[in-house]
Amino acid sequence: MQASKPSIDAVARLAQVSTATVSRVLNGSKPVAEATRQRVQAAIEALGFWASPLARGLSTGRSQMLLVLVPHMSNPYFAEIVRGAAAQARRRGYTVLPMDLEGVSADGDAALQALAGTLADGVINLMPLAGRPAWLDMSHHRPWVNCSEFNPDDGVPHVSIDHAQAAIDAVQYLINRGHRRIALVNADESLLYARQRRLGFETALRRAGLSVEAGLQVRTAENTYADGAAAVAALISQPAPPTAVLAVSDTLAIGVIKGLRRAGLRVPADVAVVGFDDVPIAEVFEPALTTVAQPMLALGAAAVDLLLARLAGESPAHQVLAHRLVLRESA
Amino acid sequence: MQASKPSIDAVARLAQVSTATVSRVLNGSKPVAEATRQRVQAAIEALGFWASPLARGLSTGRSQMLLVLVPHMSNPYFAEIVRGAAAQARRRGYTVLPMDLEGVSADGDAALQALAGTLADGVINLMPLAGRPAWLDMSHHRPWVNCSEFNPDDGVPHVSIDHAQAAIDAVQYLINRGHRRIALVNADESLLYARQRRLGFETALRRAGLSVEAGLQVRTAENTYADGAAAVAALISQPAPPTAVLAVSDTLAIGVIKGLRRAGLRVPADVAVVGFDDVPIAEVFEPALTTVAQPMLALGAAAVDLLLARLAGESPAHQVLAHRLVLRESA
DNA sequence: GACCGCAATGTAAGCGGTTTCCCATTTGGG
DNA sequence: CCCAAATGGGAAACCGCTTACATTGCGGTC
Repeated sequence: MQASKPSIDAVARLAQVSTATVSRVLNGSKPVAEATRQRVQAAIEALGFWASPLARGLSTGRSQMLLVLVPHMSNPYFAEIVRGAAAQARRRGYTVLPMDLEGVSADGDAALQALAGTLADGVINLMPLAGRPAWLDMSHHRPWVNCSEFNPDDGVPHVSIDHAQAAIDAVQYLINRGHRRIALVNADESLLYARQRRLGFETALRRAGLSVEAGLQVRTAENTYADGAAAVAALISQPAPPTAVLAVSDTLAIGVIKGLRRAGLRVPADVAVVGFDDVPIAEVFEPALTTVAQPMLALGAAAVDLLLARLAGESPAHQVLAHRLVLRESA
Repeated sequence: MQASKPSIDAVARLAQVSTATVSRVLNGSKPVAEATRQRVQAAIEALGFWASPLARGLSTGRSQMLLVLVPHMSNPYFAEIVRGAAAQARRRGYTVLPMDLEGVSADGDAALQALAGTLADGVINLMPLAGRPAWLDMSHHRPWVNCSEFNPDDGVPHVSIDHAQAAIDAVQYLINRGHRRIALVNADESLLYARQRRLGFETALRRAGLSVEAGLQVRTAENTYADGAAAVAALISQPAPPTAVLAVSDTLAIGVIKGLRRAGLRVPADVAVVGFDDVPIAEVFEPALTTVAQPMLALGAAAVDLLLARLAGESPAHQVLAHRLVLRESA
């Protein structure tokens, strides 16, 4: 029952070869005579042997694993990115370790540091950069890339959409539909995407000759339905309330819709709402969300490719993936 | 820039002690004189040293990591369980490695086998047991536990709710509200919970003197909005259509609601709908879902405790957590 | 028939920690 | 004071693999 895991020595002994030979048939690192190979294979199967990733990793210096730093696992936006990354990694012979850093000060987390330090060959960071652990910047860190969030100045490769342009497209659409008073329900502006989307938002307004009013912008503390709903109060108490609102996530958008309804307003008849991301619930919610779709699966996959390129010694460029305005019922 | 990671030898040399001593201050495995400890600590910080989990794991035979086999990472039900497990594991000094097995034949996945085999100290399985990889049953596997899904006969400890009773409670509630024709939108019955909930469903009907009609049961292939919506067709084409439906997940329930609406029926006025799980969207969707809440976070945490108990050599019993019928608008 | 080259395999040195002995000091007790 | 016990710390084996280097055996050359 609790027989200990067979080691490579056991296999070698059974097949009457050296451990070196076993290792060779395992990895095909050097040719092995066909007869020998078969003998070894037979032994491997007889014993149910598989190599320890620990020992192999220690010996080779690479673990074929990629760590993914996830701010919040049950946020479907991140979950989808992780899925995309996992699938792509698997295709390339790697395994992804997603780590939910919710409520963890990444800075002091020893386990995390250790994993990123030697367990993983590289790191894909989805965390807001403000919370980026200091040790990631140490001289002997693993290569890493940013996905979604990034800092344009730090030279770390990243993959993301063009947040500013995405916001422009959304606002442009609302303007085309005749809206003149458009509000922005944004996230905390310590997040780059929040700053960029506000920039896009304001750019689009100006281009249309509309004024930018501080009263029509609200920043939420968290990306939750509740915060989205709460943002509505500030908006409708304005002397001239908005007829449309752009929320920087579908979660916030749904919250906003809830808030508007509670205030007796109809969506989209009284107020149009546009979200961001296009998570699965967006098309099912009623009204179905008009939203700026991000290619989450592709973002995850691209992040993996970028990281593997870095591991291969290349200096890959940033990658900007296309967003897409998905028109549904809410606007 | 690419200075190689400092090893324990470097620390030992700098602090003028042996690696053994460094190891001791690292783990507190043996007392070390205060003066020495400080010298070593200083060296550790000066070098930015941290121990390699690979080397440590190889040496000690334990990695302080727990593998979680996840059927589908972006299903919020699983995501929440993973969150609960991650938080609890962290409290106990462990790290959780969630692995998205979507579209992977776990059976043949070498990486997975290796991870479960030696990288992780134990395995928490959320996968349907029909798809359980054969190697998990090998004589030298790691200890594992099931969470949510389980097989009552295989002797593997598990944590879950009482699915049958949960279904009984839901149906009972509908009966109390005057419903007599109640439908079940179930999952594939290769899943234990699906069988158990059907059992509960039928038990509740019989207890109330109602007949069990095959025409009021439909099994969906996948846990998606689309499949939920598709299930409606079969139901409303019955000679005597149901006035209430119990769906075995919130996802299916929302799909059912969509399907009913498309057919021109109102929820809950024409048909009441009860879901299962109480994922975050349940209370936000309109109508807000009446649903059987599962304590996802607690399930994850309990699974960790169960596994750690096994690792400690105990033989912990199964654990049945409480469900809770959450009354909202859809029924 | 001695010699060379190459293919197949073995030997053993790491990889970076932990841990078991074991030795050298102190310390405390009689 | 002397001896035993306790304490602190070092040497080296070991965890399970990979791989550089060494060795062997064989066919072919001259």
